[in-house]
Amino acid sequence: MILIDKFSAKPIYEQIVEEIERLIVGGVLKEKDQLPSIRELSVALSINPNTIQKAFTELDQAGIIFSTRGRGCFVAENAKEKIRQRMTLKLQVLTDLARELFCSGIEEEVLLETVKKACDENHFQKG
Amino acid sequence: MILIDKFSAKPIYEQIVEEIERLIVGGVLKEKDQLPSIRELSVALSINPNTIQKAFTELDQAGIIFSTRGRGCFVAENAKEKIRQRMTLKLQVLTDLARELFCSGIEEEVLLETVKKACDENHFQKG
Amino acid sequence: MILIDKFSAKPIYEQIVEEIERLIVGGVLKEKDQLPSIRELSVALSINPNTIQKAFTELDQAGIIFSTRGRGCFVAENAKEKIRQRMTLKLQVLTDLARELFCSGIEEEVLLETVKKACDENHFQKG
Amino acid sequence: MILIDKFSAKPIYEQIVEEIERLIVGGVLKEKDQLPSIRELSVALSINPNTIQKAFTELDQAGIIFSTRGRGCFVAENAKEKIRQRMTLKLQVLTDLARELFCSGIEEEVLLETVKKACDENHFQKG
DNA sequence: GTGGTCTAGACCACT
DNA sequence: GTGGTCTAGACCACC
Repeated sequence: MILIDKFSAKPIYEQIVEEIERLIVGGVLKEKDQLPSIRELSVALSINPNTIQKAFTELDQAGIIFSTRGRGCFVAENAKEKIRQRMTLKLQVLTDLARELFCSGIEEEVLLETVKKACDENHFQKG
Repeated sequence: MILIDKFSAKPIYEQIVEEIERLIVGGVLKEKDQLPSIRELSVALSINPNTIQKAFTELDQAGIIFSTRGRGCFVAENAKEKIRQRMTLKLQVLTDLARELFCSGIEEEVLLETVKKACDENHFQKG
Repeated sequence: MILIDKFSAKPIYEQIVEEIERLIVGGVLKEKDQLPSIRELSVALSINPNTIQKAFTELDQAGIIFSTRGRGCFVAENAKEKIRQRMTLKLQVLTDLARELFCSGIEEEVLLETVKKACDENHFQKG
Repeated sequence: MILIDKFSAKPIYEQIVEEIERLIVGGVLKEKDQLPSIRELSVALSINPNTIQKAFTELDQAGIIFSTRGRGCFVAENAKEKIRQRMTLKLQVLTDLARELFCSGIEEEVLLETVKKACDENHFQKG
């Protein structure tokens, strides 16, 4: 269910965070569902437990999951809402990137077309 | 002419690269124009010469400027074209970011609107 | 009679300890009264027997209950007094927390008001 | 300037966070001031760099400091305000603790007196 | 020199 | 079994 590219420039722990967010947004993981244990994921993905731990800690601090010692990790109540809030922050990154590209000579139409294509490729995932 | 934000998350050498690209695209620096020397920039911006060097090396490798030992650095002949090529590569980053945001529940319209706004804010800079 | 929040950050065994203390202080459980058996509680609360055991052990060591092999656990003679003693220890925790908040810029009035409100909300429970 | 008790029940990284917050609130560290480097602190406190890193990461995520690779860590612009916000969250902990103590038979007056004493002991630190 | 990521392995508290 | 903290040591990107 969780796919990690160990050679990506994106840190592994960040990929894990995003994969779990994706599973929650996609409805695969629902509120109060228990997540796979850190050790379990660690084995399944052949990734060091500390790295999984780091990802879970970030999700916990963001209020997307909550962890309890001895019991496990669970999807928090307003997880989807929290994820959307975090994403809204990332819109600023999109703004910055678009501005840079535009200022460097890429036409607005090209940018809009690029975004549209990115969305359409994944349209099936949203419904 | 070159503005650097030392507190930005973006690496300084990358900011320098982008600033110079901006000056070339904007026509301030034309083909075969000489760039300010590394020492000069280093003092003017109070930035470590190695950092400037790294930026120049990147521009050189991309074929946007060329360096001649002892005489300095100059804008390459097809600089603008080369810059556009590099930008096209960055479109892939835009694609990835847009896809992630879309998959996490941000509507396509919001994304397009964000890009459009980013472009319009800088419209005057392009003409 | 005993309510446990399995999703609370507070360890379950600690919740059990506090719930039993509450029942004793509130007079529901009187001196020499027999406590429900570990197995019984385990089933009723769907909690691991080891966890109940741990809570009982703690109460036993504090002299609040006493266990007799084969017959069960009973409220000790000076249970209420012992509970008050334990609580006094927790006042140190209150001191530390208050000090930290105060040193970080929260006004003394705000702290006092917070404590007062916490007490008043539960006033009915005390009488 | 930073004091750590390695035998405290409170995690080391959390102590570091609180010590730095204290230095900022106390005015010893001002906005945009550079913090001691991770390795430096690591040596000075004989604590593993990863532990310092964890503390800094938490402060960074909370917007109290910002870290940039190769340059160092700096106090963020609204650091004091951010710290106060975090403290306000901790008032909930105070509420919970006060309620528990009150429900277990500690008189409201004793609680208020305890808080007052904790504040007065540190009064000089605030002015 | 700086911070950031990752691995490996130990130990602890909780269920 | 679960999660949480800490150490040690490696490697990378940036200045």
